[in-house]
Amino acid sequence: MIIWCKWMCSKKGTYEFNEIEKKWQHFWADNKTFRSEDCDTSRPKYYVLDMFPYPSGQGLHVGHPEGYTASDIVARYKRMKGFNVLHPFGWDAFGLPAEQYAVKTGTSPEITTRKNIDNMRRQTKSLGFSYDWDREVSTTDPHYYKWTQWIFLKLFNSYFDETENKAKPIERLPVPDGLSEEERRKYIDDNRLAYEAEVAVNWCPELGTVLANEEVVGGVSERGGHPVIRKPMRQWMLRITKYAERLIDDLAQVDWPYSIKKLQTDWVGKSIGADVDFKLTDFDETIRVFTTRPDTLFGATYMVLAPEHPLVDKITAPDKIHAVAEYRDQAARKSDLDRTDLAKDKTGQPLGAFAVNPVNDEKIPIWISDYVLISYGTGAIMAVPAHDDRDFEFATKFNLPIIPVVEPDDPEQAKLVRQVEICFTGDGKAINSAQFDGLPTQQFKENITKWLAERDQGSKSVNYKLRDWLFSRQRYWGEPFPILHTQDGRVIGLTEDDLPLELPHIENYKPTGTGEPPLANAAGWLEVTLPDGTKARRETNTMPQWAGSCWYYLRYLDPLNDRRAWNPEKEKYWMPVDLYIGGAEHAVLHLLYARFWHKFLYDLGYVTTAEPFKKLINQGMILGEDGQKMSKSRGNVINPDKVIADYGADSMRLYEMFMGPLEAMKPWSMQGVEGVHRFLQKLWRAVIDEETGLLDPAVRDVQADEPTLRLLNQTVKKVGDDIETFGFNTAISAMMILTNHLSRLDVKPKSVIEKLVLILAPLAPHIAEELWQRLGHDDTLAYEPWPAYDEQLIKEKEIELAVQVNGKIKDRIVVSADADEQQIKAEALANEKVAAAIAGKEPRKVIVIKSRLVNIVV
RNA sequence: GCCGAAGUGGCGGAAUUGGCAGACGCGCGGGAUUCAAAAUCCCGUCCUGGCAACAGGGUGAGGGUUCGAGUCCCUCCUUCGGCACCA
Repeated sequence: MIIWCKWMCSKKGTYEFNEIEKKWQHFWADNKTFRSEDCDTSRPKYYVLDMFPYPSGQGLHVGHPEGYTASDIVARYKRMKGFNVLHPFGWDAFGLPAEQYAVKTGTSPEITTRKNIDNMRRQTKSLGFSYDWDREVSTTDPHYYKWTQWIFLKLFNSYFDETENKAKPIERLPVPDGLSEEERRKYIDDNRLAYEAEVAVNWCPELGTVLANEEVVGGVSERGGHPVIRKPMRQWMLRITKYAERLIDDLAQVDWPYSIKKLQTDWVGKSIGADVDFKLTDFDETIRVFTTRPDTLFGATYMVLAPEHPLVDKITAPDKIHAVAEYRDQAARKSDLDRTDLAKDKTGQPLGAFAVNPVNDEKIPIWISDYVLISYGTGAIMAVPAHDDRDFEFATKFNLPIIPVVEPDDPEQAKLVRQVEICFTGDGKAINSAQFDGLPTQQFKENITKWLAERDQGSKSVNYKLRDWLFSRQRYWGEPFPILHTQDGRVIGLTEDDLPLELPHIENYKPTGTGEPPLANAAGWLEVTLPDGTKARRETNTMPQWAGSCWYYLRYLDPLNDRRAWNPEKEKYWMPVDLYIGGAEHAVLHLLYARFWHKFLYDLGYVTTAEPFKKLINQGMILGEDGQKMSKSRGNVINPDKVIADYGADSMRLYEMFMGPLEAMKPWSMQGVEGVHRFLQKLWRAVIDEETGLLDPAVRDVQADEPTLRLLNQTVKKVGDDIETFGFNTAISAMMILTNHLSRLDVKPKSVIEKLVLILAPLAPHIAEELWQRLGHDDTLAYEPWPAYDEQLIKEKEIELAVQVNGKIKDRIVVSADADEQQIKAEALANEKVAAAIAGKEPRKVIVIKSRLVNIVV
């Protein structure tokens, strides 16, 4: 027993990953190994950014390190390639969970947040990422949100110049002459990029706050799944719609996955069409509609207004007033849930009023229905039931006339369209359209738009699905608006000197339930005395969580600057972000908002690039071992702390990269972790004598043999190429192959081992540093040049080719690498098995693909 | 319903982008080492038939283009993600 123990203890050279990892993490921190040098023009720069996390009480889950490891590999690789790398980290720390916890327990969100950040920072550091921790930021830090408020003030103090298609300071807004002071103020306020409006919002009674459209999923809140109703309220809005065109166009400048670009394009939702004016028969009024199909005007048999349309009150016939009022009432009470999930059936009411179709002077009835939205286009449509599914359904239900005006090319379909059997929404040729008959759809659209314009009854028009950004929340734990409401009803912004406007400490975090935010309870904070002695009240809404994450990548450039949000020199040096890695769940929300702010800052000259993120990669979700989404209730959550304790950070990092393609969704496997851990063990034993802890005697300063040298050069090339293309799983597999080869050699050339250690370093940095040191190097390998490979050494001397007869493999031949086609052909035809397969027939064709195969066709 | 991505061994996944399908890892089977086990090392492992050499089949299904298709084209099925009265 004692002897056995002695024997165990004498093995002092085993792979002690826990000790090694701690040692190097301290080394990196103490030496500030990964500090980035601002404005170092002697090296090319590279900015690698992770989507910063919300510091939740659950801590890190295994999904976080996936993206972080990928970006860290690129950061470390680029350093070795001679780049000046900026790789920062921080916390998106405002948010609902800390506030809900505060409501429940009375613990200040500040305390909860600090605790959670400390824990998650510890976890993040335990993975050995090469962040420049001196640049750490938190959105909840007043030194940070001072500048979030500053950007908001810039928005508040800017307007959008339509002719130049860019934002400008509000002082330069041309204000019409002859306005009263009151009117002048209103005009200016109406042009600000941050403005107040009374809007029908998504009110969530359970959460006591409004939500952005994007935060409502299927009629319930995205977080928590609580019911959401529509309610008119005073809210802060940002004019993101002014940037709709640029948000679509500039996607051409960035290297993002096609699917994300598509998602954003669809979200902005550009439609080109025409506005058309319909005169009413009994009133001196016109109804303007937006349509993408002006070519179907002759088929417009009725009109529909949104229930909220302002003209409804005025034009409803006396005998319809009661029914219409009731309908509008019902529509107003409908929640989003009712409108989406349950409203499959069309409803509506006729107003008893009529309009005139401008193309044929037909008198057509006007209805209201909630299938027309007040918030899109003009809130009114012309209905062409023959060529629009929704109008078709409505007309069928209420027995309204259906006139086909577009004939499809397919004769079968054309017949059905003419007989009003089906609704056809595609392109075709015009029918029942007077002098326009026979025109193809596209042509007709142009002609009729011109025709309408000449008669002053319409014009070309573009609409977007994108709405202005609802920017206020009735919460405590968010950035306070730097805004004052005066007694005489003016809204004024604080000056830059007044920033930051800090969140006051309060006792009661509960929303009041009426929509009055918690900050309304902060007595000493709420009231302000202005220089002229009058009183003003602070804005009690706070900003949404997206605010802080809209610009954090800029603050990393200059995180300690107290005089400016960032130094322009540093911005010019570091921007744009070269690589941005994060989850696909932010495809429309965060990425669209951040691009909007960036473009705004670009217009004002604070940043020098039109787009913030050059290349974007989305990491896929990691599922539980059962292939299900990880969740506490399923009990399939993998705790990273435990994985690191059992196998080490290097194994954790390596496994997450080895699982499969970065973008793919893939299930966790503990046995898979063990697999990559065995690989590291094997490498360790190939270099270190486990008995002595010294370099293995087999590792010697000798020239590598040809196969080893070839494999080494192939591996160096492959790992480099794979890192450049984010194929980390195949890079690891290549290093496994080289390690397997080396472990079988009796004498291991030191130079080969060293290069393997260097190319492993970005992926498994701790073991690499340790081996590098034990191989006799004093300094960190973080800035060692990436090994070069020799193209000549990669080439095989002899190549095995498959020989096919009629596409079926019959045998394999080995030829010299420089054999020409004739030689290969002769060799192939001389082969016994090939001869047997040909059976004396004359080859019709012989296809030789060098270094691949030979195919003989008979 | 519309849009997007993807379907390859028992499992995670490779395949120079039209050229030997299944690299690498897991799991499994056999062997070496050991008193025994763990660890490690070696051999095998797509399916079917055969002791074997070998033969045949095989990348969700069906069709097509090609000397040659996991890869390109058409139709369909399944899974995942997004949008969902946006005129």
